[in-house]
Amino acid sequence: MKTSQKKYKFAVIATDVVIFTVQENQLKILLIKMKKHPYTNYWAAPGGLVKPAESVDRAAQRNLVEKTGVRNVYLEQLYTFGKAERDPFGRVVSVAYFALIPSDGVKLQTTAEYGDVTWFPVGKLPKLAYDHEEIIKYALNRLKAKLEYSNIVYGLLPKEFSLSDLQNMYEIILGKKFDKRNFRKRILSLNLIQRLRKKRRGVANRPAELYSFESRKPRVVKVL
Amino acid sequence: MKTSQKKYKFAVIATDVVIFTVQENQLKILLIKMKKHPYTNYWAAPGGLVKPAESVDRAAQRNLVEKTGVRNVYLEQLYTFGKAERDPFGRVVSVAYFALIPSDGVKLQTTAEYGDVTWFPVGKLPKLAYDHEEIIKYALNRLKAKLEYSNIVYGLLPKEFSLSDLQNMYEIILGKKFDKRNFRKRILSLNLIQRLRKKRRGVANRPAELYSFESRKPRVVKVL
DNA sequence: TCAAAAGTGTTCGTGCTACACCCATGC
DNA sequence: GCATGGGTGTAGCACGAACACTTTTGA
Repeated sequence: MKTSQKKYKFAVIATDVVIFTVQENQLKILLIKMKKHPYTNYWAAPGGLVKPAESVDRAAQRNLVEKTGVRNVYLEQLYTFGKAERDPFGRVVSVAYFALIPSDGVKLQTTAEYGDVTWFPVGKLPKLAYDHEEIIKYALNRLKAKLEYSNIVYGLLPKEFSLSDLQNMYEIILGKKFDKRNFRKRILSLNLIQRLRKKRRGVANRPAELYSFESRKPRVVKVL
Repeated sequence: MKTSQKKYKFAVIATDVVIFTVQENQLKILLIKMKKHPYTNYWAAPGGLVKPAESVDRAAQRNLVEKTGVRNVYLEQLYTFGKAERDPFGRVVSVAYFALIPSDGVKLQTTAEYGDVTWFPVGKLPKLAYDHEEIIKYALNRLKAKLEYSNIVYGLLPKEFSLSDLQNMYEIILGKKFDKRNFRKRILSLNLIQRLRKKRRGVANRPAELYSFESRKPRVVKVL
């Protein structure tokens, strides 16, 4: 190790990922129960240190895969939290990310298996470790803002979905209702989604037309 | 130094600040000429390592003060650049910030003194070191976006300014013209600025009414 | 009196909002 | 046939866009 490195090496870099999904008409976040004092039985967004040869983005991805087993989901850097005293174990700077997981599950490996990895509705979060309350608030705001001016809802929806499903996502996350006819006109005029000419079967009501996203790449569009 | 720290200590944290100002009807960025190989005579946004007991935000502030002598200017975290190979000298993760300096100068200490610290118009940037081209592009996009939905122009304007000064800022940075009457109506309807009932004297034309910002705190507002 | 920038209203079109009823299916 | 969510059109209004001339000053 070179002197110049030794001289300045004092902060460790970690990533924390705020993982969102929608289940049972609620927006939820995946949290892990901590064991280490002083945060025993506090909960935290999954996180981990960045490895020597690994980019920060890649560390966040790895972190996500290790905790949930999901790949290829929406993942975006959020903000870097760098207060000197944010971690009682030492100087840790956290690069926070947020991830979106489709509401049809993509079967998470760890979810049901361990009691210490659980989805919490954003309205009923437990005691949070570190500055994770701040990080989660930040993530929520970003998510809400991005729904309005981008197409990233695709990250929360399954491949095929109805216009009502889509509208529901917006209503659940933004916490307000929209007029059905106006909402549909808006969305369809943006050319973000395409009709599949397929209907959802097996429901005790008129079957919904199914749609899919033209592209599952992030794009800025004024949606609302 | 504890073992757990030793084990993971491999990346150094730095901050880089993209400093904007408007001079001579051009948007400019402050850059520093580098000496170290392999970037001899390349230019870089001012940066520096984060000290042990210092928050990342504070490091960015310090960095800004040391390079320009200005305090209390608009400073916002931009994004964290964490590719493993971004710095040939070692593993350095950079938390990038951008700063806005009022167009009336706030007399920068270092600007004219050293030939190796210079304002460059964003359209005519020199060879840039590291990934600073990417960082600056990112900063530019953020700045443009934020002009549209926040009041942060205040960071670029002096305490007192005319509506034409304000419109000019928008035109210079966004690179398009606005209709004078519509622009004024828009701005005035937002209640972001107040008339000072004072006019600018000493110009060979009709003197402009002067205004100031109601508040110089960042606020999200749809401006355009 | 001239040059230069400041200041000021109205018209037109369009895009957002509000609103209620019929339809298709499974049970 | 009934309960459940799916699907559809229009009218009014508010807001954004386009547009040209008069005013005030210093030189």
